[in-house]
Amino acid sequence: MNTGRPCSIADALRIVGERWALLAIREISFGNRRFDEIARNTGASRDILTTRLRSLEAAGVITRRRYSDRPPRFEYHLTEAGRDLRMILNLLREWGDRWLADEPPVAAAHTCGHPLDLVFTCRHCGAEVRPEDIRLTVNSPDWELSGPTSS
Amino acid sequence: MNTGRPCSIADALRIVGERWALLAIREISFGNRRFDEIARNTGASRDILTTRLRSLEAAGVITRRRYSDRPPRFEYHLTEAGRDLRMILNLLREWGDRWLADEPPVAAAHTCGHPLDLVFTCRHCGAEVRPEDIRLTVNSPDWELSGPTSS
DNA sequence: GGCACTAGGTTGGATTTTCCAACTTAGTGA
DNA sequence: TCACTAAGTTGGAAAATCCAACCTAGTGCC
Repeated sequence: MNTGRPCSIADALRIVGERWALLAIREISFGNRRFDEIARNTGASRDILTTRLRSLEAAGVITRRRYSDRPPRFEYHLTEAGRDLRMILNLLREWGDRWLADEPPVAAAHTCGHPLDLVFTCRHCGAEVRPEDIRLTVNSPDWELSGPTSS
Repeated sequence: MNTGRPCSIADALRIVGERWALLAIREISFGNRRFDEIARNTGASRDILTTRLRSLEAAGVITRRRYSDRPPRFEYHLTEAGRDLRMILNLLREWGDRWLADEPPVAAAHTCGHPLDLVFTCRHCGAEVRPEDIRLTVNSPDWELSGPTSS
């Protein structure tokens, strides 16, 4: 059995690299924190949703909070790690809007009033960052690369 | 059967919302364009990889190009839509580095020389964009929302 | 008290996917 | 002829998914 190259992308995908996991996170970030809401709005079947929520909780991406003791009722919240996934969801939406949708089902706008159009910039030099401006330096020796090590 | 809310995130995930699909895209973006390289470096089993590559091709994310006629040999390339996914992969790496890795297996740096630290800015107003600065406007009527419609 | 209803799951069973190793096909190079 | 490569394909077992129905503990209504 081959495990692939050591890579944080692969590690991240082991946790959130699945449809229902990310859609559950989307719902929670929308403020729909309860099991039934998440199930209804994602379309995930309830048993699968249970296992996803449990594994996201185990991974530290969400927490399960009791908001009523009698009867016992729970809601799910994003942890800091979970909140840190929201931009990825926004990028997925931008990508879907750009390449898939006939007409985007949801319009996203910046609070400045303009339609959302994200640019990536370097925190240090302030310049726009494009994928080809990113250089990867490998710490482990077993990387196989055909081209220049950018991303 | 419930299909969940109409959403470009869900639409995008139908195409790339799976571990092996995104890891294959990662490899191709690294310049490893051949079947055996992709299989080896992702760890995907060859049959699954075949179905993923076919469906990514059908979705217009990659193309399959013959680079040798005799014997027949192929390589995979990213389309523009595929290249447009690379930032998502970089964000996944940042997320994994931040929340998962004891020590990131790969260091990413901007060509300016500093370690990669991405900021999202609005193309129009130039300000930094945080998830809570994004307002969603729903076109379809069947959205269920508990909180303010941000993302 | 009896009934309907809610939230947050579980359960059973059929169907799909995945995983893995072995095999195939068409060709090259020694 | 023999070994080897690239790009898959195949078979069979194991795991995951999907779906509807069920369960449990409680509330509100009459």
